[in-house]
Amino acid sequence: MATDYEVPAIRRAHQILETLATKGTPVSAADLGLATGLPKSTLYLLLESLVQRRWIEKRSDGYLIGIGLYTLGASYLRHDALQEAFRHAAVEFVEREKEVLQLAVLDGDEVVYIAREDAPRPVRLVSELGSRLPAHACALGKALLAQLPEAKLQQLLPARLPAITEHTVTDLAQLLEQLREVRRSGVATEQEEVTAGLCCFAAYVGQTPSGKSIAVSTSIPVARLDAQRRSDIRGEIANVAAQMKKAIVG
Amino acid sequence: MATDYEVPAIRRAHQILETLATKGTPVSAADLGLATGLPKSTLYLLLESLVQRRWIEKRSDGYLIGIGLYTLGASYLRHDALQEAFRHAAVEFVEREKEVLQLAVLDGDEVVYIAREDAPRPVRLVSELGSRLPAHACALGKALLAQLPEAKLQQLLPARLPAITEHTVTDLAQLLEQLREVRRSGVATEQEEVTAGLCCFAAYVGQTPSGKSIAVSTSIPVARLDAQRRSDIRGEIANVAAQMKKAIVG
DNA sequence: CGGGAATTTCCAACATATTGGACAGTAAAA
DNA sequence: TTTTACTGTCCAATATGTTGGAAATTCCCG
Repeated sequence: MATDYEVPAIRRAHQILETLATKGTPVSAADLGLATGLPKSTLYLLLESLVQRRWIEKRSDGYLIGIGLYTLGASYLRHDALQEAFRHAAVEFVEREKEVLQLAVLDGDEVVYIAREDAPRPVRLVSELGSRLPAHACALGKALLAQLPEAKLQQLLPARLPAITEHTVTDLAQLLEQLREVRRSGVATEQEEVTAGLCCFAAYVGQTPSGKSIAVSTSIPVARLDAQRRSDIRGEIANVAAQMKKAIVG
Repeated sequence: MATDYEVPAIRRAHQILETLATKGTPVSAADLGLATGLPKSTLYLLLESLVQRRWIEKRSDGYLIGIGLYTLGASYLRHDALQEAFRHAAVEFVEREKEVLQLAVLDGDEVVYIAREDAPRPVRLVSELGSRLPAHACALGKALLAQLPEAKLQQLLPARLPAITEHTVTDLAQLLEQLREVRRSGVATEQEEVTAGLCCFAAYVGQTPSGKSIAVSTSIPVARLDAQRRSDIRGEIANVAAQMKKAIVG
């Protein structure tokens, strides 16, 4: 920890992979050069190495994230038998409410989705597995942030939070107030702060043995919500979280 | 392609990550040293770099694959809108047969699972997402291998294939004969060649725009199968594959 | 509390990875 | 055909990554 030295090749590789992952579509070597600022010679050497490892794949129209990286990354999901515990806890909820249920982990000031149980008629708008969202904007993030001490929050989040939609909370003080409310009620909410027409409810699950901070949430079109159902959902999401908690702590 | 040179840091990082991914549980720095043969100094430098990138995570009892690698790798799933197409094609089958449906891609002589639609009562024995299986042993693998020219197969596979269970086909000639049959019927089968008590049916889907060779399969406990149902399943799996093919080709 | 083993940090000498730029091949546009 | 733009390859100088070993730190059990 004393040194902030980094193996340069790793940094360079990371730049390339991040560019490819963000883009999602094939990226040409020339564009990668522009995006990363790497010299051509270095770039081709690295690309060749990454292709050999299957971390990336080469197509006629550019480079893509490869199956090797997928395989390695997927190992993350096997920690703590989370998938199994989640599915077990989720099935009943989805059955009854016919709405999607998601599992996510906190990474810094972002939330990463790591499991999902789809409803019979999936909502097109929910986030894909592995995708990230700013924690301050979504219900999951609020549920997770609410577990951190305020001091930590102060250093993690800037005073002015980036907006995603016009409803996103952008004022830190206001967010902190919401988090206090989350702590009181045990359930975090968000309405159209990420996606227009979508409302989310989330509850904190706990820390897994391997140290991940996780929470569950559901995303429901506002059109399918009234006061009564909101209240029901809040209760149920808290239940699911409690059930999962029981399953994952040794 | 002229050079088989590799950026050394990438190779070293790969060794570490592969070790962690294979193990699945925290691995100590000392064990990583043993497993990879890397000098202590090098190892710690690399670990530090990987931790900074979130490719790995450090716990009190060792290192684990990190969320950053998961995020990067998950991008692989977004190619070709495969998840969506798969779910769409799978739902009906699962609904009717109450059995699991899986999607996989061929990587060399291995099959990698990339999507799954679970049955209401999930079979505990099916492979997890991101996991690999030798292609020659499973139905998915046979469906995929059957699409390759024999010359390619000869160079891809050794004459004696490794056995997983006592039923695994270990003789290349015998496998090639099976593959011919797969080409004729359009459906590949495997019974207890991977897991005792489990029988699989698979059908080739096609090449995605980004060049992946994919197939779908179902895994069913032999206890739930009779001659009639086997025949039904074969027809349905072929249907699912055909439906997916329609969806993914531009 | 110690003492001994395991873990982690640090550094300078050395080995080697990186890179600019020249060059070649290819495909589509002029 | 020439032009343009992009994709790769190659090489030698040198900037820089790597490593053995010593030292510091942490951990754990008697």
